[in-house]
Amino acid sequence: MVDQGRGPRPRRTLTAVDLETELRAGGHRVTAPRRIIWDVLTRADGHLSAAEVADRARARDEHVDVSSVYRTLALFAELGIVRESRLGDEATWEPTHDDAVVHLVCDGCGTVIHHDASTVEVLRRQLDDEVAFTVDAIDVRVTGRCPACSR
Amino acid sequence: MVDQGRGPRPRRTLTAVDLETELRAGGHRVTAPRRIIWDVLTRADGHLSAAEVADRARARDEHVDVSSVYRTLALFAELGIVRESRLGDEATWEPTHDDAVVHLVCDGCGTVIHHDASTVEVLRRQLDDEVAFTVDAIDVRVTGRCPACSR
DNA sequence: ATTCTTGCAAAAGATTTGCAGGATG
DNA sequence: CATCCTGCAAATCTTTTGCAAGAAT
Repeated sequence: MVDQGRGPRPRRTLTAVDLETELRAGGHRVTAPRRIIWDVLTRADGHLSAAEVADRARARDEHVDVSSVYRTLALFAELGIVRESRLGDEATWEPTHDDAVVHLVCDGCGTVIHHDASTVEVLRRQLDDEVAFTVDAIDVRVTGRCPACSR
Repeated sequence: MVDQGRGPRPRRTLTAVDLETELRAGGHRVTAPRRIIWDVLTRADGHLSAAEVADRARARDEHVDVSSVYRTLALFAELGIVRESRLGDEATWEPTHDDAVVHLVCDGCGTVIHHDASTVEVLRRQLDDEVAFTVDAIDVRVTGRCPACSR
C-alpha cells in the first residue's frame, strides 16, 4: 500500500543533528531503543537493512526487537533525519544527507558506492521548473558493475 | 540477498521486440504463459506488479500462477526486455524503454508519472566519464506530491 | 497519573522453491 | 524422447499489527 502521510520534512544538511532535540520538537519521547538505533545508524558508513540495524542494536541491548526497529526507522524518516532506499530486495536506511548523491549498485557483489553528481541538482531545478509536481526527494540508483566485478 | 547473476543485457530501444526471437536467441522455449505475460506487459501503459500481471494473465488462461509470473519476469529481465523498479512497497515491471525517464511517485495517491528529462542522459555521460563503474541502467525516482494531492 | 513505547507473538504480504506431470524442441 | 516449464502447495523472508507490561513525561 501507499504512504498516505505528509511525507518527511525537507532537510538538506546532516550536520549536528541532535536526536533528543528532534524527538522533543515533535513531541516524541526519548527512549533507550531510539538512542541506540540512532547511534547505530550514524556509526554505520552506509545503508543498513532493518535486520542489520536490529542486530547491531542488540549488541548493546539484548532485547531490541525488529518491530521496534521498523517503528523507529519510520519515525526517524518522518522527522526527516533518516532516508529509506530500496536498492536491492530489501529496504535500507541511512541518515539523511545531501540529495546530490547517486547510488551505484553493483549487480555482482551488491556493494553500494556513493557518488556525488552535481547533475542531480540540475535535475532538481529542471523538475521544479518543468513539472507540475512538488518534488520532495530525488533518488538516483545506477545499476551496473563495480571495477572488481566487471572482470 | 543480492543478485549474483550477470545482470540484464544492455538495451536502449523497445521498438519491435519480438518475444519469440528473444527467447530462441537465448535457447529458451516459447510457451503460452510467456506469450501471455509478454502481451500483458506490452498492452499495459505503465508499471505492473507481479500480482497485477498474474490477474491479467489469468483473464486469458485461468491457470497462470504467480510463481510462473515471477519466473517469467525474471527471465525477461535477464533478456533485457523488461525492467524491474521498486517504486513503492512492491516490485513492478514494464517493458524496457529509454533511460531518460524519471518516475514521479506521489506520496499521497501512489500514482506514478513518467517524465522525460534530458538531464538523465547528461548524468549518464557524466558518470561514464567520471566514475570507475560500468553503468547499466539509471533509475531516477522522485517522491513528492502530484498536483491533485498537493492540496 | 496519563500517555507513549516497547517486546513478544502472530499476522500479513511478497517472493521463492520442490516436485511431479505436461509441453516443447 | 530428453529436457525445459508449468501449476500447485508449501516454505521463506520482510514488514506490519495487537496487546499487555513498562517507561517517559
